[in-house]
Amino acid sequence: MPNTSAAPTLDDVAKKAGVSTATVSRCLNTPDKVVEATRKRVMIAVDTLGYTPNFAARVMAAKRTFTIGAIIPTMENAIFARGLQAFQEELHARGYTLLVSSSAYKPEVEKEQIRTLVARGADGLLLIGHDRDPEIYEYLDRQKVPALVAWSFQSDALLPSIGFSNRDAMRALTDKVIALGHERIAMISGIRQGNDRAQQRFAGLTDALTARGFDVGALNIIETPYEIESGAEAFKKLMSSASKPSVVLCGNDVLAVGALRQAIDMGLRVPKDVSITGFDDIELARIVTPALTTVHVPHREMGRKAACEVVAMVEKESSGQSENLQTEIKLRASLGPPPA
Amino acid sequence: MPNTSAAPTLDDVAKKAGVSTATVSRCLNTPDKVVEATRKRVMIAVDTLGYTPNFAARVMAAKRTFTIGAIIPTMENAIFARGLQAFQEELHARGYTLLVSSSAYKPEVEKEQIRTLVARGADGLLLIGHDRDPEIYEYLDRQKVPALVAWSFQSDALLPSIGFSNRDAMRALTDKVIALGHERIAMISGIRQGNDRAQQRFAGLTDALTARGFDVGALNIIETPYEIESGAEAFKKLMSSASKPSVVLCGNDVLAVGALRQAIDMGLRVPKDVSITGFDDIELARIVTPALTTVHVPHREMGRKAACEVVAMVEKESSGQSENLQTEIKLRASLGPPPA
DNA sequence: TTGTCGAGTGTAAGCGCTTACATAGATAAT
DNA sequence: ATTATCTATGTAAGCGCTTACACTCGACAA
Repeated sequence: MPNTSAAPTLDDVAKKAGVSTATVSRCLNTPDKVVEATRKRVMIAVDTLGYTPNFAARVMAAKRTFTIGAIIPTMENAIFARGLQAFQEELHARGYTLLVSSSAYKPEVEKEQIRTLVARGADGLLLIGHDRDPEIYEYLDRQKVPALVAWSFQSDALLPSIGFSNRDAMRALTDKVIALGHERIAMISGIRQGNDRAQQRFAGLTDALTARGFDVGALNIIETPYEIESGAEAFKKLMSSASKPSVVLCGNDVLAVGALRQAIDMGLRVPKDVSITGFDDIELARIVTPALTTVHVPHREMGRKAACEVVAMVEKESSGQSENLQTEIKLRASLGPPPA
Repeated sequence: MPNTSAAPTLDDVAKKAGVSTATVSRCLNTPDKVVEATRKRVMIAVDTLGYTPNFAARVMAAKRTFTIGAIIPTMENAIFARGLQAFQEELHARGYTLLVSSSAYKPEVEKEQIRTLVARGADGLLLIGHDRDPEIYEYLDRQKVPALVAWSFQSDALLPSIGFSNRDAMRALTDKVIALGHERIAMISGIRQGNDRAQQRFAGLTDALTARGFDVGALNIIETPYEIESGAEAFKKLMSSASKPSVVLCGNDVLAVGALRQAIDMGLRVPKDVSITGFDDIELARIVTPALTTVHVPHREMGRKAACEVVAMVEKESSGQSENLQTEIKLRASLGPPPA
């Protein structure tokens, strides 16, 4: 009895066209291996039946999904949105689909997501940052799923990366700050545990400080989640400490915007009374008043290149080419000389 | 020969634990059907082997994907991010995975995305808004894929919806504006074509106007894409028109932020010279100076409830329960009385 | 004529799971 | 003691596709 109520299968098409399932499959995947007349007959059967190949069955048999998985720390703020959008566009142009999930900056969640994506047959993975349980790398290796890291460049890491040096960028920014005459420097950092971007940004700051002979031990630093509210609170705390800073460097724009907001609420003039800087150059940075001095990251370029590289790793079984992209310091109104 | 190089399969686990594949499967899917001792033995085998079930195989055998697809207009700004995050979290808690794609506010793109997601075996779909080609509804019906609408509530629509009344909310906001004494009212709307949220927000505005005896025909309205730049440009145009408005109601916060930015750049004081309002209450609304008067939408609640409902539709084959969530007007500094 | 070859097609073996059904042993009911 | 009833587990049949391999047949060379 022909399959009527459910979705038509390859078999139904084959019967209708009077050929074998193999021929139908070939018509769909490698049309040039089938002679014109047959192909036409098959295509008519496909159309009249309204046949759509079953994705899961195809995946099982072909062992390819044309799917790339990406796990980002969060969708909630715009930090990753632009890069991911570019990543997706490039992937789409190459016939791949993107599967996104977010880990909320939680290593265990990320671990689980990685497993889920691999189980779903992701042909390759995009991960953010290098710092994670080595077990994960073993797992990826065992499963033979190529993975690429973005938003962080590290030449000696286990996984290839398309990113930038968070450390160098932060150091350069700090140098600028110091050059303006600031001496009472504080930082609001993201949680560094399990987050190499945060670690590296902090390291860049201390690099600069050390190079100029500052006492790093005396540095006032608050570690807090990447949220506007947290940034605001941290700023409040910093400004009520004994050695009020003349500048607060923030781990990212989200924290900086929170700090800025709080400064305004406290009646402080930025940058006259206190300077604030961010990192990432998300849209927000230009919207706030005063506009945020920050580090511009080439998000779109990074996303696009990462897509190219992941696909290369999947298709050519290349082990992956790392690339260090250039960041740029965007000097805007939120940074000025220290108060006299 | 045991399977060594490739990823471990159910079979490998079964052999290792000395049970049948059926038992392993049961341990994973219905643990209570397996006796404690056996389950423990199996779980150890799973762990030592680092076994992860193969998604495609599971889908094929079970005819379920445990995947919900969502198509949102855009990832680029934060409008949908929070709701989607909550949606994803709830889905995850219930063992489902979320597949997201964005349509860039283009109906044809959305149509194609829907087909793609269905072909990939999405068990259910989340769509934004009600206004789309009826053909799509027929298709969904034929394929027997349940779909739910969010970000818009309409009791008489073809699809159930978890959302709020864009019309009522906008009307309430407009009432407040009028109550403050504003008479020269303008609007910057998103593109209404194919976007019922935009249509309803506009309708809410005219409702209020009509009720107070305003001449709706004379209303100055500009329709433009939901982007900061567009909002800025539209605002510029409005302020250079003959009848300069005393208040500009924007279709969403993104447009409003653009308008606000432009106002400041033009040297206008908000709300002293002109008032501006938004819609959505995204984070941005509280960050800008002055903070934006806007309509608060319970994004997280909406996302969470939508997830529950979609899952119910999928699992219980319920036809879907609509829910109208309450919005709330957030009065902030950007709205004041008209200039004297 | 015979043999070779290649193009076009068919056959059938999986891919890794779930699950209906079969089976065995234990327990309860008669 | 016997039978009915459960419970825990095993057996094996697919799910819908791809693809290695086998086969057929006409073109062409020897």
